[in-house]
Amino acid sequence: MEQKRTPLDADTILAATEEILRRHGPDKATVVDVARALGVSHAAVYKHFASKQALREAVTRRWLDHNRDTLAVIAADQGMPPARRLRTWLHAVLALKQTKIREDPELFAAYGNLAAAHSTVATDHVADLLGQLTAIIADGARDGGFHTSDEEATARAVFHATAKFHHLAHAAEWREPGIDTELDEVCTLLLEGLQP
Amino acid sequence: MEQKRTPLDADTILAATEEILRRHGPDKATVVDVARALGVSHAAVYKHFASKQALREAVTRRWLDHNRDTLAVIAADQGMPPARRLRTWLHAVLALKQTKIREDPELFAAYGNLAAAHSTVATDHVADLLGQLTAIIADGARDGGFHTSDEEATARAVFHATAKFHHLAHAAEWREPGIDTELDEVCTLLLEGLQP
DNA sequence: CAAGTTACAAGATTTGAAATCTGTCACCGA
DNA sequence: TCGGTGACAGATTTCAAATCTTGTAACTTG
Repeated sequence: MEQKRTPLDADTILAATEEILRRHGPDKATVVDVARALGVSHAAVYKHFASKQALREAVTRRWLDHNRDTLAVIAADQGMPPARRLRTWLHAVLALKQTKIREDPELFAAYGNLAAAHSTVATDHVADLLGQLTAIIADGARDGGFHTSDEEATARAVFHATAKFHHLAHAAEWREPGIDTELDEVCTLLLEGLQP
Repeated sequence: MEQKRTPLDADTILAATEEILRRHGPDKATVVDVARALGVSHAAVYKHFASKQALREAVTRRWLDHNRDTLAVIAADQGMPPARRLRTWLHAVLALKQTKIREDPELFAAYGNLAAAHSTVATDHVADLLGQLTAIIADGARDGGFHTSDEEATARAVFHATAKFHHLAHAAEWREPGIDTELDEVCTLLLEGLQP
């Protein structure tokens, strides 16, 4: 007779969802697909996630949280002067997304859909990044490397000025080979503007 | 009997195409629609324009050329110091697009489609704008208001740093009320970076 | 009662045939 | 020969019917 499989917890469902997303892409992946892969009825999935949207947000949040933690290490690295840290951090933001696009295009597309739908997963992530940027700028203001009257406003300005290198709308341009040089040029210009 | 209408020159066709685009939007507007509006067969339109794509490019080019000329006046205005001119010019670029989106959303969408398809109409326009930006920066470098070792590279950096305020991918964000303030903040940061 | 099931309504998506559109042709008239 | 025509093939779009998906509910079981 049927033996009970794994107890089916949220993490198991998330892993299966990632796999289905990778295989079918965000437009074709269904909750029924996920349930079938787990050998359960799709209603069982709804016991753990309120909606398909919630399931996708949970998958995306895992990746974004991982990114946030990776970047936080750079943002808090006191061994690097804030100017270099800012440059390194901005390059890392770009590099993380470039890697995901290359290695996991379907999952990245799912993230893009959420952002386009103004999901809080995306807006919260932006808030996280802005916080890290503010911390770097505050460090620079404290040690005299940067001049600024309002750290948050300056962080916002730097974030907006580098939109081309982190905003999803520009993802297609990140394939172009000159993109890193372009970011470098913008960084240099911005860092000169931040000098006291 | 049928009297000959207007001689049907390229400009007449372009005007009719604009009208059809405005009415139906870029996804539904057809060459047959344009011909019908002019009272001719659609083959007649193909005597003047090689393809539907060419027709749309011609319509869009008229608007972009008008924009270019408007902006050129600002870029060349020697009565304004380059720093203020740069800020004014960047605001004007944004304002022109905001106005078009508001007053002619379908025509703006047609422009967006061409840009997404990497039409030369779009890339040429970017080259025009970069040229104007380079001219402003060169003026500033000459009169000592700006410091730069490579005017073109600096112009590119400024252009990339303000992508959020002119790149079509961000058009949806231009409705937000804070957008002008955000551009101001970025301008201020960039102008400090350009100071000698 | 937590975790699962089957059954089902409402709505979205796919499908496939019919209609329309694009681009080209040979031809026409001034 | 320039500017126009109707007819045409192949690609694209449309639209209604069929199917699949989502989300809920009433029910089962350890």
